[in-house]
Amino acid sequence: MSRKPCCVGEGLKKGAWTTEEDKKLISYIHEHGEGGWRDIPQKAGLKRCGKSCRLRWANYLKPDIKRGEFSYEEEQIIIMLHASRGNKWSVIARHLPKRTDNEVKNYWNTHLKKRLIDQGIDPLTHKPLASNPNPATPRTSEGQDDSNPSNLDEQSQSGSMSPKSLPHSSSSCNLQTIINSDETPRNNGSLSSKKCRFKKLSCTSKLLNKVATKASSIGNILSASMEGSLIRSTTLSPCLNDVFSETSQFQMDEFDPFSHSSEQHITDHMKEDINMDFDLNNSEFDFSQFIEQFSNIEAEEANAIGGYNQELLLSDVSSTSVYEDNMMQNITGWSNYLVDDSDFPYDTNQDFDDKNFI
DNA sequence: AACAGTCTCAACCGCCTCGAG
DNA sequence: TCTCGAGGCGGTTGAGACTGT
Repeated sequence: MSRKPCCVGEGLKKGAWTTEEDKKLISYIHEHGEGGWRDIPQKAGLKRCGKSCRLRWANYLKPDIKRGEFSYEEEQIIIMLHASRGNKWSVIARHLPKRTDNEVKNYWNTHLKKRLIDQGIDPLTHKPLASNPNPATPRTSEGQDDSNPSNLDEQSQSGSMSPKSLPHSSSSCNLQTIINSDETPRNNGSLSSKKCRFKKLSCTSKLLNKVATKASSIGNILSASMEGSLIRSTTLSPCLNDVFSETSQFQMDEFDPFSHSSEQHITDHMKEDINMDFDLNNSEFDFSQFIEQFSNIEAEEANAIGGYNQELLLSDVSSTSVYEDNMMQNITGWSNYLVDDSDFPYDTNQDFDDKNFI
């Protein structure tokens, strides 16, 4: 049983929009607002189908759409979120102010996907390709590949920290439980569901505290080690993301600093919990600041909870050298370390509840 | 200058979800 | 509970721009 197309034949125009058509659509929407797309073409005097009008408006004409080059931080966010969510372009776009899902999708397909492949990373799994002909090389802060053939030669010599030497991970914790909580119905407004949601948020925050703290610490060390930073490496992000963004994605999805709609939600449930002081109306949002705060504040809270000793971790990590050349192995190991079951303060086999936390 | 191959991205297509009746 | 339509979403297409020969 197939649905009838929303617009069939009827002399409707297709293809590129003309300036005149754009003007008509903008003028109509300014006057009458969005919505009722089916009727808009007729009322606005356009020979287009409503769906086409909606897409044209949403992806191109809307006044608060940012176009052009993606910043490095935006790229990192796309890669991070794609690693954990896959091709959920609308979800990814929600974390990029003024970017549309279509633009994010296009940018991924035309730029980021190719770059990851060039770096020997599977853009689907965000893991090193099986036949990795070109070991991942981090992009420099200037946005250019910093390929250095000599690194390849050194790679075999620099493996001072193989994954085996890293803290062993049993990695059986079911992070998917948290992740899937994001998949709850949108109209989740009942009292009980709100209570449930709050509990999940609280638990997620605590979990995130832990992971963010570790990620932050590791990032600092890697920064010193490779003259970069945690988020300045496209080779680092995908792997580390397997853990970091999985655990943070629920909170990222719930806490959208760029969405007015989520502002109320933050006020109600999350401000005390994560204590992030973002300017929700700031159109020139600083992604670096976002990520930095995201890690640092969570780290502070983790310490406040008392279930985790950052200094101990730092001493552990500092005692081990991290080389750029064997980074893939290192990061894989650290990723495992991040979800080491033995360090988790709750029973992952049970439903999330505060009582499961130490 | 002309042509072919490649890249980019706006736009389209078809399916899915959700709310209204 | 079912049907229907609007809107949302992800995959795909193709026209135009760009690049190499």
